[in-house]
Amino acid sequence: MSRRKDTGERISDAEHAIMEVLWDKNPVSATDVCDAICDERDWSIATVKTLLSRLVQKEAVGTEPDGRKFLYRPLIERSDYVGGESRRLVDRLFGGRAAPLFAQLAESEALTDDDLAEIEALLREMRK
Amino acid sequence: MSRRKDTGERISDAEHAIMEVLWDKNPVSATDVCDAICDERDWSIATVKTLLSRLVQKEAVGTEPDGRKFLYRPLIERSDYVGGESRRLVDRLFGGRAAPLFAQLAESEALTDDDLAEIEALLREMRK
DNA sequence: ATCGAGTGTTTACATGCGTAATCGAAGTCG
DNA sequence: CGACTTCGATTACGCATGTAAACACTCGAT
Repeated sequence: MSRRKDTGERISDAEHAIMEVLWDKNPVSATDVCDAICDERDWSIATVKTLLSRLVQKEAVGTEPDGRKFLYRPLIERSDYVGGESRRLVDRLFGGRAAPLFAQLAESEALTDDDLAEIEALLREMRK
Repeated sequence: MSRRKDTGERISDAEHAIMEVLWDKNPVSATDVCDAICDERDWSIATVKTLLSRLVQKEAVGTEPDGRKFLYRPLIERSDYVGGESRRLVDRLFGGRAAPLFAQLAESEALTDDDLAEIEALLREMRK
């Protein structure tokens, strides 16, 4: 599933933070977004507005009028974004092979016991 | 292992391409680097020089005089860089947990049979 | 001694990003 | 009706990046 509907437009780090909010609670106003992250990221409402417009330009976010204001909703799915970014990293750093990434994470102790258990479970799942 | 000796200076995409060359063949001149990638990336020697100086500024690359020219060598290890980038991605997109990344790769069919086999092997290794 | 080839250094410039202030239209309260 | 508040839209601005040309220096060949 999740066909590559990449608009080509890349989403920046700050923009991604906004996307996370939109993925979390779907149709929200700019103020809502600000309420959700302005504190955490120490942003002003102005910044949120700018980022939202850029995301709209990039067609990563859509708007629908709600009274006199707008409601924003993501136009791309989180799984698509996340999958794309993951693949990009694997391509760039590991020649497209996932195993070396896994090895790297293992070596740098980025894998908790829980992770290992889960991955084992997933492997068993897929083995079928 | 490999303690976070992050100089804070981030390495950009283009710069990373240069680093790959340096990691591949260790002490090389700017021209050598160009020979190695200028064609592939369609760069001019000037671009390579710029990127090299920026990397030197960022202390990711060191120089040693060789006759009238310089030889460049990486000051950071590939595994450190790769590990850092991997961790960044996992933190940013998967809340620091590696298992979801694995699941994502699996779901987006980015895992080949070979990958699975290798990962299984690694898991068995670690289990001990 | 001179001229050209090769090198590192400096300067350039468009685009993207982070961060925000300001502006203009449109309701809201008094 | 007029001041105040709210939004989205427009403009701003400095730093990073991609990409490279111009400059200065020096070695080797005429």
